[in-house]
Amino acid sequence: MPKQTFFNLPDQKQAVLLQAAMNEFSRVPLHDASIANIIHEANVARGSFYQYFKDKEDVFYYLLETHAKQSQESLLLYLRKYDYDLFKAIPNMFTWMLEKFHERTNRDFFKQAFLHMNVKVEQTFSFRLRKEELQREYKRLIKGIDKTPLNYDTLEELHHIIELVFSITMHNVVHSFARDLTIEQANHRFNMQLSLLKRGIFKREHV
Amino acid sequence: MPKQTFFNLPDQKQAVLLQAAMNEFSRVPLHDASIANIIHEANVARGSFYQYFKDKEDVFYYLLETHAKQSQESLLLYLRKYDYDLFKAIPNMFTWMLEKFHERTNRDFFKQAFLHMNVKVEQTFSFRLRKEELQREYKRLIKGIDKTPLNYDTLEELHHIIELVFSITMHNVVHSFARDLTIEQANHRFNMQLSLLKRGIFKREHV
DNA sequence: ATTGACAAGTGACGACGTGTCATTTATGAT
DNA sequence: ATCATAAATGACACGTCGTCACTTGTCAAT
Repeated sequence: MPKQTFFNLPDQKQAVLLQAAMNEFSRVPLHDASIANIIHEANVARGSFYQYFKDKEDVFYYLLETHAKQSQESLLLYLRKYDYDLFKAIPNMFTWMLEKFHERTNRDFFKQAFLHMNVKVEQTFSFRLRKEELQREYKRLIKGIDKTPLNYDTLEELHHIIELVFSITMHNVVHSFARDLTIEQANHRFNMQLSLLKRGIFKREHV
Repeated sequence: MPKQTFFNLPDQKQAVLLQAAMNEFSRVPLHDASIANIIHEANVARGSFYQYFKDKEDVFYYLLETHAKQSQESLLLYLRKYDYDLFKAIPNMFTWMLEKFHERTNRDFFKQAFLHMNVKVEQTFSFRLRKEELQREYKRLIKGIDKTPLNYDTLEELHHIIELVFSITMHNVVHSFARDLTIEQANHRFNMQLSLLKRGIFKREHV
């Protein structure tokens, strides 16, 4: 999280800083990004950068979290729209994410982020976080969704169902960048995998 | 891939170099690893390192590939043992990997590798590679496995089934490190997710 | 045993990157 | 107008990377 000093800045200057960071993170992966480039483009001194952020990870994950939150909100939106049917909401969220991530201004940033994804990046995008705030979100999700179509016995199995769905979703987002898929191709893949998951990959008599 | 110069070295010296690299990569993630530490421990000059390897990524992925190949071989082994039943072989491979990755001498190395995993690390461990050699392996796998229990119509669906299985496998390996699970806990999680995938997460009448 | 050609080994060096800190400048309350 | 506090600054110490001109080792041919 950026320091208070950053949030005290006039909005205009905040925006310039974030845009400069975004540009740099769009150019190269996080570890190769250079603070020198960011401060040069934003026209601030090196020392100032460290007044605002702990380091480059700080501003990177701040940018990422902003987008992650929007993705989660889009899920909640679609859930409400489709009577809490998770499997109607999820493909809609997936498309929403793809469209957002592939926008001209975002594309390279997300490409760098996802192709050099690590556990922390993944968790930023997932509901499964230790932070109490998101734990609450997760519990609300579990409580809210329509469970009638789901095939599970224990609560533990339900958790695993959710985890499977989200992990397949993220995997497909990453894949869309790794293989440079069009939104249509990515949707096709994702829906196929989701329907395989729904109906099961084993014939009835073999389970 | 290391340069020929490296392979011309006496085995002893190769081993010392690789061990030094392994130690450094066990200490910190790839990007923070320092060549200085490696050459210091291995007692070679800086210039020598660059005679042997293109850069630190070179030696890192060489180490990783060595282990990845062994994992793939263990899968083939179990396939043969269980009459090419993929779903008997896969959980065995999973346990085999866990045991190997959690060995004292390997644990930290794999932890760093998996917690800072990117697409390249993942692909190193997956059959889905562009390299012809492994494409061949993948085709042999597709051809070899017993498909009688599997519930699919098109070849495309079969590919997705395989992809789902491998992606869930890798996800669980990473998870075992991210959450510091015991081998038993990780096996439990994995088997549960696999059986959910097999039988499907939707009730029959809702698919 | 000597030569000579090629392969391997070396470490100093330039370029660049990070995070800090003493100092300067701005701000806002009294 | 004064002063305390917050913000801004850029030079600096330290570390890392990859290169290159040079030295050392190896081995086949004479």
